[in-house]
Amino acid sequence: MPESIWFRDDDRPRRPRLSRERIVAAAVALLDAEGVTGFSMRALAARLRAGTMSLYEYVQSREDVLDLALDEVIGEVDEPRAGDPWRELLVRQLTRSRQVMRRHPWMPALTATRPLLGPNALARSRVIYAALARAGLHGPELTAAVGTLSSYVNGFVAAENTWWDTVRTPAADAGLRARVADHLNEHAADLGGLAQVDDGDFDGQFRLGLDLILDGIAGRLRPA
Amino acid sequence: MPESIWFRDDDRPRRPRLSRERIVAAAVALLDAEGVTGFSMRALAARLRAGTMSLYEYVQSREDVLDLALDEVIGEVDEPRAGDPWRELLVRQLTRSRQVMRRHPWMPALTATRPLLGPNALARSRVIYAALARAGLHGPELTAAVGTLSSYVNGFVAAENTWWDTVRTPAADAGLRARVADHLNEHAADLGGLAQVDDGDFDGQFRLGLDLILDGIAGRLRPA
DNA sequence: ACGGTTTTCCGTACAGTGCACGGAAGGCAG
DNA sequence: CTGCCTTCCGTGCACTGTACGGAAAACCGT
Repeated sequence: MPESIWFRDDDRPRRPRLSRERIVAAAVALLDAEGVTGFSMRALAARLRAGTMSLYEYVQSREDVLDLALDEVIGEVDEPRAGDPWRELLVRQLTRSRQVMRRHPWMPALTATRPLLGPNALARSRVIYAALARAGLHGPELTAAVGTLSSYVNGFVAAENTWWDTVRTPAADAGLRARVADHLNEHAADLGGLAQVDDGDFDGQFRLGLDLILDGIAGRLRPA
Repeated sequence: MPESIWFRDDDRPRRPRLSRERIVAAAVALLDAEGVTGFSMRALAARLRAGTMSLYEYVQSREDVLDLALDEVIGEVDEPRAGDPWRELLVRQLTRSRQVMRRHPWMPALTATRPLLGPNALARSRVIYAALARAGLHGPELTAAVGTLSSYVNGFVAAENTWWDTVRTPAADAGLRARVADHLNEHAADLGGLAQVDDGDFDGQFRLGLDLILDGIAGRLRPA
């Protein structure tokens, strides 16, 4: 009879071994729950019911954990369907990226300070490169287009998150809200007259900005 | 005879009074010198030859100082020349934004987590809004265009900075550099054949991506 | 089953952080 | 000089990342 995974012969409970994978998974969960400010090695170890220093057997530093957690969730963006035309493929892929970043709102803060060189990040980057290259973009224009698109997604979600976190939070003081209202009303005329302080339609806004960039790219494919 | 600013009657040195302005200026200097990780209230106070807790007479928290420092340097982007055509104005303004962000490489990390609602930030935002409105953009397309442009600048400089800080730094290990090389060489063909690991032409890249977006915007001005 | 080796675990300790509190020092009005 | 108010800041607390060295467990050849 095989020995139990959870109990040894003398019935003392045995916790599952620590591992890089378990640490990264717990880190993602912790970041989702507490945000990047609430993330600490002690809290992470507590979640795993382990001593703090045990983590360092599998991980080099706190920064290392953050790198790994980041690449882990980047992996949630799945592969594109083969055969999609380039524009549809990009819209799909980047929309999915945004969804993932909304699910893990700590991502933009990290991507802003780290190079995205984990395996999953490179894989996603490859997808974008390939799609644009297949569309007919090459050389500096190709790298510029790739950079523009990923910058856009990062920046958009970052702004979107800070909106929810700081302006649309119960703790937001009246002064802050008033300044936002003033700023919006100032451009009320340009915005179509009915600019309320209310939250914008982020989905539509995202798509609009994305189409703006994609239009610019499309214009480079067949030089007038 | 006016009394000295630096010494009082009994020759005991008198330091200039603390003030919000002096604190913010010192904060910017400290951030420039040590980066956001090296920024601490103790170090900031030391720079001002003051006790740590004295700062809190003028400032609410560390976060508050960072907000103030951020808006302070945003103010370094100067007013646009009146009368420029919209596209030229935007290129000028955003290029200047990038220069400022390069001078203060800690900016992208902060803008990714904070709402930009300081007076200087709002003033710059107004400029962009006005230019695009004058160009003929209105409603959701206007806000989308503004968001896209600022996202782009933030994202681009963030990527640019992490490149210099982590890849192009003496401390970068060989493994990291090798991965970057692999990734670049993978797309060597698409990139024009001669993709070396070397640093790209960031100025040109920035301008290329910017033009991409501006092309997209221009296309919305006169619906085909 | 046993001794030895290696891997995994983690308690302690240290230097650092942001900031609450309460008191000292300095400027000013009466 | 007395009171008052602003400015200054020393001390202390709870918390951080992680270096170090030892305990515990797992594995292995005999």
